[in-house]
Amino acid sequence: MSKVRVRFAPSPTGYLHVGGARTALFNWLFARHHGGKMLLRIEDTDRVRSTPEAEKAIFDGLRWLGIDWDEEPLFQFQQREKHQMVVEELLSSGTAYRCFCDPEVLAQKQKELQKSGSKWGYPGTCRELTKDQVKDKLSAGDPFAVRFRTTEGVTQFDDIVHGSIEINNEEIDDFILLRRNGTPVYQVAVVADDSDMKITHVIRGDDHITNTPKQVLLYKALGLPVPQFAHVPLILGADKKRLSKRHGATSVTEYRDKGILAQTMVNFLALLGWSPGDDKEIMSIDELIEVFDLKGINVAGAIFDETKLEWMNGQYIASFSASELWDKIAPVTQSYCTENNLEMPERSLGLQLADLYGERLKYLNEAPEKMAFFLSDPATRDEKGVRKHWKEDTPEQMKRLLEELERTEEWFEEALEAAIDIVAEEFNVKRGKVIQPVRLALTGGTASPGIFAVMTLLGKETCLRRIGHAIRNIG
RNA sequence: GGCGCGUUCGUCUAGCGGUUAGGACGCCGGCCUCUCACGCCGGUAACACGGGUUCGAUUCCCGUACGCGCUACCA
Repeated sequence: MSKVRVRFAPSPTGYLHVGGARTALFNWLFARHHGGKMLLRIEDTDRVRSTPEAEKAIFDGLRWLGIDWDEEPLFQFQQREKHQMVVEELLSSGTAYRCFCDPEVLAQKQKELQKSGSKWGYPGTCRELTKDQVKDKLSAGDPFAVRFRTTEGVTQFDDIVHGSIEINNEEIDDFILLRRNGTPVYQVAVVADDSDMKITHVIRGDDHITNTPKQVLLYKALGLPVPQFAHVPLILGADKKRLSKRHGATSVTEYRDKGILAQTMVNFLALLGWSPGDDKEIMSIDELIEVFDLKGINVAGAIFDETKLEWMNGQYIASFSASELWDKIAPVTQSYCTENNLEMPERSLGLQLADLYGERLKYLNEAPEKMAFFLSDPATRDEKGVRKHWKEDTPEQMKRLLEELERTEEWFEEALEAAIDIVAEEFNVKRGKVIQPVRLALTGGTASPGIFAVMTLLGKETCLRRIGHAIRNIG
């Protein structure tokens, strides 16, 4: 295969959502797999909707995911003159013609035709104007658009994902190339730019399938080589409708802000609509690059399943070492502490916390809340838990435990275990009966890491204080 | 409406003419256990429908239904 060159071509009209991110990812994986180039093109020809903020958001999203690009991004609007020249070329070769029809009249006709159920198509009014007629209108200053002269026949192209796709040219209207205001239309821009950028493989969303024949027609009319196409299925919302900003098209950075890891996102997105063909699920970026193949792309749309994303994120979090994890959760912990006026834990404590919570987190951002009782005495207590675990004889047991703990000099797990066992034995109950009230006292809740680890990290003074406080305040 | 593309467990998917239709998430049991989480074991659950082709169709072809997409002088 000749040098692979692919491109991701977003319009900067909003953030980078998961659909766009996946398209970018597929392009990137393909390029990296083949040692080719990944290019970026900003399709900013819609001057009204394009914003620099959106542009930045897209760059940020890509960078976060680790999707890098080669060469300088191309800004489509800056290519405008080239696009106009392409139209000129088409005009002089006769594959395009000037259309002097009034767009409003045309729109009116279209409306009528559609209402009556017949097929709409440009009636061809200006298709066969003679040179003189054109010259007259031109010198009269009549405004015009430029249309492509679609001829009879069938347009066919091979899609790597879908196989051969063909469409009867009757279905392709004499589409506009250049608007009355002189600006070239999208179809012209893509073809010209893809050609300029020497794109070998156009990997983009399914929604472009019906545009492709028009583009193929343009490539041929211009005598340009037609690139390979791979139309990837759309990512769907829970309602199976195309993901849009109205429903569920979440920005990738929103996931980042919730505490989804970039590698989770990449791994998950890669598996949405693509499969390596085996049962592998957790795959590193390098592995993905290694095995990625356009042939593995699915044909049907895929629903974005957040539950599985959560699971996968949990898997990655659990695979981290304590120091890796702490590095990831320290920032959120820091802001949590600042917000709540708490002291930020030292790294040494942080590492121990990370160790405790590695297998208990689905999102990075859950960390501060889950670890909150390590940062300050619990302000509230789980009422249901109290009712369930704080019985009449509990205060008595707790008082005994307090005594045992007070005399515990060496504050480490085994010693604490022994202390609790002594009390359990005295009252002839299972150790769990003693532990749950302790957990309530120490953490305010009914779920936490192992109680001995919690006590060890909390330290003697804090444990005694909280248990004492619970005895005095519960029941 | 027209055209295009699609349709395997609830979800993501494997399958590429002969399989007890496999895996993963979820869910439900169980084990582990001081709770939670992890882990482990087990279970639930799918080839949209109808015709062909074939000795044999989830797999190939054609219809139907349904879904999605496109149908702009947006991209």
